[in-house]
Amino acid sequence: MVDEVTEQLNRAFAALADPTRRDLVARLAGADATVGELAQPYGMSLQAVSKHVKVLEEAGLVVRSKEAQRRPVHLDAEVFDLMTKWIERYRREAEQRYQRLDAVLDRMAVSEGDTSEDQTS
Amino acid sequence: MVDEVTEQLNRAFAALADPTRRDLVARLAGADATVGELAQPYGMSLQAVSKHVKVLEEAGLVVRSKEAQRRPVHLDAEVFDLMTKWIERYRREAEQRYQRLDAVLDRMAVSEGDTSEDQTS
DNA sequence: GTCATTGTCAACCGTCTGGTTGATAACGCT
DNA sequence: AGCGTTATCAACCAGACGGTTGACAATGAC
Repeated sequence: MVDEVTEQLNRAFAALADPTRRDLVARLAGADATVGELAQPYGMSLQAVSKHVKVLEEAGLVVRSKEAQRRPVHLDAEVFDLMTKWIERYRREAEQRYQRLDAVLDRMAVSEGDTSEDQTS
Repeated sequence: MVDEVTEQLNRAFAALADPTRRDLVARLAGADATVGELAQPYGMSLQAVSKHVKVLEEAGLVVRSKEAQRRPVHLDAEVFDLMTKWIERYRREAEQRYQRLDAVLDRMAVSEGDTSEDQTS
């Protein structure tokens, strides 16, 4: 295995990059639904929606429970955690760095007359 | 315009679906860097990395300031907010619904002796 | 001016993606 | 058993994606 979390994130971000799939997620957040119900509002074949659901499923964002010939689709929020944690981590780092930059600029303002060029960092 | 936020999210999620680009973001969270510096660790041409940076830029995740012939790349955390807000909204909805389901199951457990089959919901 | 450095642009290539249509499977109903 | 409903599978297609190589633009250094 190359890295399970990496592949999970690949699939999850890719899944949510499609607006139709984000809309599916949005609707499934409100209530479970069958593929047929989900397909209703879009000008798109049932097969296309079925494929979208499959992508969401492989990304772990959704589970399908087999119930007769219907397969109600249910949103599984767990992978969302993984995504928000990844995003938040780097957002926070970047913000902290931004604030450190502010501090540096403040210090530079104090020792303003320093025109030597030897700090390459 | 079809919907600016939608397109923004399309680009942002798609950008982060690639592990190389997530790694770029991770490194840029620590410090700004030039395309050349960024390209170092990967077994990949400079042009390929340049393309990745371009994708990140068009997703609004990164800005490039022109400074001589170098173009230091800087992480812009703002779009991250949009993504986390989107994710968190539906995660929360789904969780609330999950808890309502629990409540329903509790009520069903109370009226347990009811063996009539007519509630189809 | 000439040269080295840094990076982008353009064309190409194989693969993945998002859609289509047609056939088929699985189940409930009568 | 036969039919209708629900959904998946398979083949196909156009376009996007991630990489390559080669040419070129822009700037700093000599």
